Amino acid sequence: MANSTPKAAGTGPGHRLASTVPAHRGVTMADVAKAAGVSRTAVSFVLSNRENASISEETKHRILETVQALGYRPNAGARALASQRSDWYGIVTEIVTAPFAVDIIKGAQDQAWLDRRFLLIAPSDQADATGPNHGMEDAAVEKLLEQRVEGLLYAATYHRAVHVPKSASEVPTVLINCFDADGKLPSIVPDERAGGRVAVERLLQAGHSRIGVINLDPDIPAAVGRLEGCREALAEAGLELDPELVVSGHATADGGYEAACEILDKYQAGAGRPTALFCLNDRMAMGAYDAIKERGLAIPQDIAVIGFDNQELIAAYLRPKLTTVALPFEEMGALGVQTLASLTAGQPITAHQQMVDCPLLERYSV
Amino acid sequence: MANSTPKAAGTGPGHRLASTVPAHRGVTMADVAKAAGVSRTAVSFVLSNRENASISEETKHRILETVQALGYRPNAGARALASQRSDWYGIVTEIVTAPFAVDIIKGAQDQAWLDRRFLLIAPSDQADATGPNHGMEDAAVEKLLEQRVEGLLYAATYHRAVHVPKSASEVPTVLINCFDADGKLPSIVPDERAGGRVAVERLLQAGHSRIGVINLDPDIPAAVGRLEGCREALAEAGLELDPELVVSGHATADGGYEAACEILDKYQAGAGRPTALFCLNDRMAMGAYDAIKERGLAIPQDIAVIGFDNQELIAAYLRPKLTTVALPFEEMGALGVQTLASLTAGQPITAHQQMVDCPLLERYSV
DNA sequence: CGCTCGAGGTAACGCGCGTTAGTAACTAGG
DNA sequence: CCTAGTTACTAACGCGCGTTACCTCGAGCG
Repeated sequence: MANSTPKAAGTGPGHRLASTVPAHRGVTMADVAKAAGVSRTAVSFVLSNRENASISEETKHRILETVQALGYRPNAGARALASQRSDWYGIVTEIVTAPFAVDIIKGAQDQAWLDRRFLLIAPSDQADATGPNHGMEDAAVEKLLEQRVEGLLYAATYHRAVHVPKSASEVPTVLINCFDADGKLPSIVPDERAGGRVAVERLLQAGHSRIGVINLDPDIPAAVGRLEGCREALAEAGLELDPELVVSGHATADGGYEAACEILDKYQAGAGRPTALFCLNDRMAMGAYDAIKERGLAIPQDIAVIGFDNQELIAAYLRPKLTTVALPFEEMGALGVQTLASLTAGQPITAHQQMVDCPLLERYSV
Repeated sequence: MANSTPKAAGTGPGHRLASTVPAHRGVTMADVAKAAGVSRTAVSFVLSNRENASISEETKHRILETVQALGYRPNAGARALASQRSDWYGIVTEIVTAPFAVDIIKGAQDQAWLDRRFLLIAPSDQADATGPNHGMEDAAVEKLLEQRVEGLLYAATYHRAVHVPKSASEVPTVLINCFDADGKLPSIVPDERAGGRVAVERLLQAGHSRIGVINLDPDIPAAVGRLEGCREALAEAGLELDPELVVSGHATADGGYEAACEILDKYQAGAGRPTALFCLNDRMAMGAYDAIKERGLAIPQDIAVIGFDNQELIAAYLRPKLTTVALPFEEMGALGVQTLASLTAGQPITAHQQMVDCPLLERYSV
């Protein structure tokens, strides 16, 4: 045979924990070939379903049976090495456990699975008390590149501008729920404006014309977009947003509570008090619920509430369940993978920045 | 000083042809060797820091500089192929996006990162309406084995017995937050009993002696353990659990609301009505809050509430914030990886089933 | 009868790396 | 001068696979 020294491992096995190797270890294509009485090439051809290779039906059948019998399992690493393609994408995201990142990952994961690709998930920063830990983020990208990922996804937990490690540029990269300050990389973001619009349209449709807004930090993209959409919807109905009715608060339940108190206590019922509250996120809506209930008011009879984000644990468990606008995390994740697939295939992408719709989720608070 | 790569040298500045092929593509150890005027073996020895290999300090230095200059990055796949170890663990878990699974993944991820290992995450079943999709689960394990993971983690979203795909046995496997019916595989589960105990001890310590319990489905391990712990704590205080005060409900906010109503309306204040509620999960506590508030009672002044699970979005945002017992998901994930590391290293593991403490999280509802 | 052609394969190279078994030069000891 | 023992390396094999170039054999054809 070609291997003039098949016993090269003369030192013998067992130098390191070889004892515990699973029985399966070592069923290779060569084993299959020998057992089936054909060449390794033939096995490879059959398994990769080559068109122009001529293998008789009978041989093919025999090979496939042998594969089954021996329990052969291809070695993805070896295949990647030989074929120069890994079928892996990497995704790096701050704090893997953040409630939102998860849904992005899920969307991406599922889409990748459909495309028969693997998603390597790397934590970026650990969110030390000191703030983002960019050293770790760079290391994560580095590690992913060592795995020879064919593309990178970079996801943020809230919509904002980010700074992407520069080694990421060595491979196609798509940003999800964020965009890079330089505007170089393709990105996928929620259509905040349309989301704000649909929320307020819903309130208008329910007959509300005086709407209070519990705002986020006014500088972040989410607040800017949602508020803009809100204004648009009002404008179309011939209304204007009363600045008196817009209160910013800390993006928590407590912040929402305080903001709601401020709005509610500013006016008497019927004398300018809003009949609906648009809370720019669900956590604040949660606090607003308390403020409203404390005042003996009923949702939605006395005051309607609409949220944003669709944080399941909140929106679906508040009483009454919260009508809210959902952030399309899974869709963005899936679209990210699709975009990456186009890029790695060398196809042009449709748009530099893709916006994904934020659907309204009707529940019972309007 | 660690960031000593400002030059990105070699290719020269502004020479980025990033548009087509990543410039990096194809810098191999052989390239480094040639550029440094040494053999590939020498490079390998230096990079893997071999003890017994003798390379002069000067040569070593030159090699390392060349590595930097060329931007060499090891190819993890090739390394795995040659060294027969991948440094990968696989984790399969139902519904990656489930709020709990995430924390397990995070714990495992972080620990794996510390151990310089990679975690390949595979979705198991898609939770179709038809129930668990075991076909997909098997496929996931299969895919992971193709990647030659050295070990498998199998995580469930809630503590229960599971059925593990049999191909998983080809490689060391550790179960997290679940256990296999056959009792063959090592597992890591929360110590529900101790958790129930600590919760009730806290209530007793606050002076409550008549405690209502909002129970889960009485058959699941969580309910069994937590209730047992509850009884133990009461017994130590010379008390007994009044069966009248134990009400099972659906594991949702609505279920908790109804159960709380039942308990609260059964007695008059002071005439047997409990002064504290032990809710076996936070979602039900959320419903209980509403029931209590509806009756004009204050938490914790009139009625103390303690939960279980520490679902951040609920417990930390309820008003008042909920005192609860945390499920140690991250710890279990980390411990899973550690256990796996022992197993793959051939070391014996300490115990077949490891129980992890559920710490009490003091907030303001007791 | 000589030639081509296609069907049904196989030998052999290389992917990038870890690793073992050398080799060459230069002491140190006898 | 001869051997043994360093130090500083290098040649070459094999990991499991994709892939290209070849090879053999029988049928068809002018």
